[in-house]
Amino acid sequence: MSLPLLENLNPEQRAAVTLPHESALILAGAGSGKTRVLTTRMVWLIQTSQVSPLGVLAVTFTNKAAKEMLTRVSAMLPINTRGMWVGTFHGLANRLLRTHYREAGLPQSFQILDSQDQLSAIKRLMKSLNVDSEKFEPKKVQWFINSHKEAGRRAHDVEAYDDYSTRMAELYEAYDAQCQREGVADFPELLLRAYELLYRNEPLRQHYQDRFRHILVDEFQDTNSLQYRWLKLFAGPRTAIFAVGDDDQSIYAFRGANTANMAEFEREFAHGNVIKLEQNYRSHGNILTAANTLISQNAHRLGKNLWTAEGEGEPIRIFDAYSDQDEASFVVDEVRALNRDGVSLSDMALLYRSNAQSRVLEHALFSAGVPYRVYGGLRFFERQEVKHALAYLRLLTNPEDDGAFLRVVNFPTRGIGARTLEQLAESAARSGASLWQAACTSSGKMASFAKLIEDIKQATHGLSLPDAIDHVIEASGLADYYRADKDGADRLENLNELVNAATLFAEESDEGTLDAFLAHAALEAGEHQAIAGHDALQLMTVHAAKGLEFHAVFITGLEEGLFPHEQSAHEENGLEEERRLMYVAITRARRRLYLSHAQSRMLHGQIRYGIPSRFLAELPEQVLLHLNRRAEPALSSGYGAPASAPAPRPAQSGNETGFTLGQSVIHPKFGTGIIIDFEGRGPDARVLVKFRDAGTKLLALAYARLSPA
DNA sequence: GCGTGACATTTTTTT
DNA sequence: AATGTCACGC
Repeated sequence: MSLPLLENLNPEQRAAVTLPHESALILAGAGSGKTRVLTTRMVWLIQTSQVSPLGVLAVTFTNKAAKEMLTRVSAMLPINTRGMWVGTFHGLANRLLRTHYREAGLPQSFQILDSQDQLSAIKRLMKSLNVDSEKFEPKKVQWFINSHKEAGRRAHDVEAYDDYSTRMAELYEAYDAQCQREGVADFPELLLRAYELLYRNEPLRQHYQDRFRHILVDEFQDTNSLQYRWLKLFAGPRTAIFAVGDDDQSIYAFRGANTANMAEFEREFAHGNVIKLEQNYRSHGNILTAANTLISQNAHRLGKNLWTAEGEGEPIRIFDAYSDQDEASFVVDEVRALNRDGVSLSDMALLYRSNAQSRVLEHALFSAGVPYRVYGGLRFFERQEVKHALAYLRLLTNPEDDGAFLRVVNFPTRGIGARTLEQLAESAARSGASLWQAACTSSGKMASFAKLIEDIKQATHGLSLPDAIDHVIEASGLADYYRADKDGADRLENLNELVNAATLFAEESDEGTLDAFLAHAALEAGEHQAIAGHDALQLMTVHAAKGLEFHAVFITGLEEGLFPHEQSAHEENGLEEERRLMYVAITRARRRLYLSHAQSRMLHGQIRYGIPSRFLAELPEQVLLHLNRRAEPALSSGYGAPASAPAPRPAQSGNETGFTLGQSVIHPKFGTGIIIDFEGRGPDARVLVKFRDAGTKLLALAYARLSPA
């Protein structure tokens, strides 16, 4: 069996690709050729006629990964990939529900709510039910609903144990009723609906189970409980599931990803049929040593150790900065030096834990004239002007959509205010009709709005998708509104871009319908920042860096409370997730890795003093190079640890409190503890102390009787 | 209906 | 610091 396809694969990769028709778990470490194995497996199955292209179901986590897979497959195989079921969980669920909308109990042109839309739907519902949004925060309600849906529970399945949860469950029920009435579905609803559809409809289930002989899952560690159950439902007795994942790279537990799925899958399906891909083709030895050492301190692992055939390479450079600005200028200098040595800017990444950290870095880069690109922030289809335009379109195709109605009824302003809308809502509720229906039988300004929409509907009938959208933008008054606005130029351009996006969509997809385009807009929010442009340094959060690789990587802000994030201390296994995050960050680097931390940092408008992240201490000293290991900072106060003291180091000096970070203290009431942070100055100075028994407390130094231990 | 100022809030992110 | 949310007054 010497297919050219299988050349250049290592033995483990080859074994994974050519596995017989049975379920298996592939533990694929960072940089071990995961995507390659997945796509080659798919091609191999088809090429050796073990399955037809339509008998394969391949699920990924992001649209990008799905696209990548299709591109690679069609590069290896001369087949039309269009009819193949390759996509994200949500994309495939959408496909299933569109095909069987009647059986699923949905209108043909049901609309998809993104998280924003969902939140405003919840707020609207709570308002109509007169629920106190102080007592029940809409965000929490959203979280409640989504996490139950993601666990496969409907409102009546929720076990309420007190008044609060009873009320939450009632809201969940009412929310679902509202969505049903309006013909809309939120993200988790897509999955749950699709799941219920197959669960209840045996012929349909049989059909799909017979059809899909092979299911391939990417990033399996990121699946939540519902997604796993979804896979199990699609898998018939003769279906093999090929799941690829890396438990060490699970960084989405905070949104429901369940790593336990991997162990469960091994038990339920793979039966010990596990292949580990541990050879790393990306990084030099020292970088892998650091990553391996760090991650080995996590208790809950399936176990895996990366190795490389490459040499040790360079040591990992540690920089100890006085301040965030000092850190930024260090990065600027190093980036320039590397660039001079021939490393292109786009092959370097500047990573941070949270988006707020980018500003100081951007400022320094900008001043120094280093081109950079920031990933993150608002995405194309999430921009307000685009959402407005989409809401008009939604209303055209689904008049029951009250959310869309409310979004545009008075934008641009047409003199329809809260009072008028209240009356409309009342009359709609009385007759059990949608706001749109009620508006059609109104008079005055509301009637002219109804007429406007009706006219647009007439005028766009028969137009191509981009022409229709263009018409909507003009006729709705959106274009005029932004033309009149002095800051509206960008927004106008984005509306133009929306028409372009529609043109592209109509060309690429097989069905250029408005419904399909709206689903596309909801499911694929678009690039974070479209301009691919010139050679530029890449700035992004560690989360956003997953799956990418760079010649040189800077990981900044390695301070306690920032990375690991302080929030993680309050979550179950939060620290382990942070450590995995750090692991992901380290393994992005091919050749050179910089780790930096700052002793002081501007955070939320205040200067905060931080101590170096524990993750730095968890790295093996022999692979590190301290660029500026200083003698202890000059301690003007005369307090603090002796100069030779190892960690915890006093991370700041002379802050007039008489205490240092990491110092042990005694409080008459709370007992012994350690100072972990300072806040404020002078008479307002406060310290954050982590007590051995009494938890963490913020104490005002002027009052607390704190003494050194 | 709309603009203004007070007020809180502040992880990570996809779909 | 920066941004969003909300109540209030015109």
